[in-house]
Amino acid sequence: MDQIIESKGISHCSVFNYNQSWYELLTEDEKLLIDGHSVSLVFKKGETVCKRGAFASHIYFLEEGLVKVYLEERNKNLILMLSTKNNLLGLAAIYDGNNKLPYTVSTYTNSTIRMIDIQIFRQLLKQNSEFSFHIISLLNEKTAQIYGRFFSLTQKQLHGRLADILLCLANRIFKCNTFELPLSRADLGDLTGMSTESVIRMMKEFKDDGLIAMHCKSIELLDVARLERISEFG
Amino acid sequence: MDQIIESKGISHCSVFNYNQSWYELLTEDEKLLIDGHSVSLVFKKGETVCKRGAFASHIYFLEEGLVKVYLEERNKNLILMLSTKNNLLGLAAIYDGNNKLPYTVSTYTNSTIRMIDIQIFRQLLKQNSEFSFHIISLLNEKTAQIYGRFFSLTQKQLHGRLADILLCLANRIFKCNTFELPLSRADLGDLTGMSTESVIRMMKEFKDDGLIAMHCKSIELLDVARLERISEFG
DNA sequence: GGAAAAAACTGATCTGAAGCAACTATTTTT
DNA sequence: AAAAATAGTTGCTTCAGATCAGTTTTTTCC
Repeated sequence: MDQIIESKGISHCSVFNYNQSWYELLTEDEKLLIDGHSVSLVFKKGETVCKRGAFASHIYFLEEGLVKVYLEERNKNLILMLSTKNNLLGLAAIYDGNNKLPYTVSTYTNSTIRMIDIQIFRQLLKQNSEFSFHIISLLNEKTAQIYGRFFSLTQKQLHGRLADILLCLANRIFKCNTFELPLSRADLGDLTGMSTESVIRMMKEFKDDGLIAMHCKSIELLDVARLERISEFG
Repeated sequence: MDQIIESKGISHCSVFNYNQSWYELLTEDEKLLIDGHSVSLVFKKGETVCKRGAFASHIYFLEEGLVKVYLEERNKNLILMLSTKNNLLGLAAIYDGNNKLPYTVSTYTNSTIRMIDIQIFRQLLKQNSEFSFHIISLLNEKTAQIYGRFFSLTQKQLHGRLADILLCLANRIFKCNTFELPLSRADLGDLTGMSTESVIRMMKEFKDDGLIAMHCKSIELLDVARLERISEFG
């Protein structure tokens, strides 16, 4: 599936969903260390998990839920990616000098997040190279996706960007062509770099063209092939 | 310096220039391994070093020169970053499954590039965790910069984006407020996500406003403070 | 050193998409 | 259950910035 998307051009998807577990690469001792230095917390819908610019104290493992990872400045928002369960967040804060968070994370739905002490995490990275190699893989996979979105948002126009995000939601997040959208139109705007009004207009256009069906928050992709063509030609 | 830029908001710079050497983190044996499995090649101005989509066979270490790292599709180009000497390129290709290059690299000036066998590099990452931790730092620093550019290109308008790139060129690449630009106006367009004509118009406007001076390829920043304000308010 | 090609520039036109204002529907609050 | 607040929708207007078509300057290379 990924292969197919990949071969068509620059991937544009905004969600990251890696299955293989980093946890399994740890030794028993190391697992205990993580267990002993982490707590699992429940965040309510709409809560902020961490803020850009703050010192990073934890690595976040999303056990359940749906969150957005984004940049905010003045009234401008840019959603970098969405994340579903089984993802590590906050990895980007790990670097030699200051480890400040480069983005804000907040929840769309009630979410369970395991907060792992960042010092412990760093220590494990420094002592277990299989583990750190795997983290490098993770980071690179995320980066490749960001590149795709970067291209999408800067080089495509509204049709293409909306098609991109709809395909992404169906393929990557909900893994189904029919889904109940927990994001507002304004969030879709932040995700596609367009105004809320344009999101609405474009969605209506897609609906009128028979590409999608929608009733309020529920969306169904009717013509995936055509959406992919729109995504490709921008 | 970086601290100052950081504290003002989302960093927008497009060049990466890490000083601390990854090489020094290797053992003598490992250094020999790298030396024995790499060659240094000279690329002429304008040559392509590697293409997006190709299987990654090497990690590139830019010993001398200036290159662009970019995405191309149809006639649309997006420059992800510029890189000056002492930088590693192609790290993003390292991940577990397929290690295809996610971007194209080509030179602006004659450049000397050490090509390191990627299998050896992977091996070292897997056996030397101090080294791989350092590479994680590098990747994260690059990623933070990409985020800043992502924000700049999607949320700011032409003035802000051009100011961003001019400041970046002066601070990060040439480390001087007067420099001879080896990029064409079209490249500046690919870097700022604007048309060549708009680059020209905007530069003229900056010149008329006394922000910069320019004669052909030579550019001087006259009012850095005001450029920074323009960068900030987009 | 001169022709050809590429890059730089200019002005005029066109359009995609944002912004605004008003209105409706849906939640949330009390 | 009514009131308030938030989210969704629509039509109209405006404008930033692309595109086009043409001219000038600079660079390349026989």
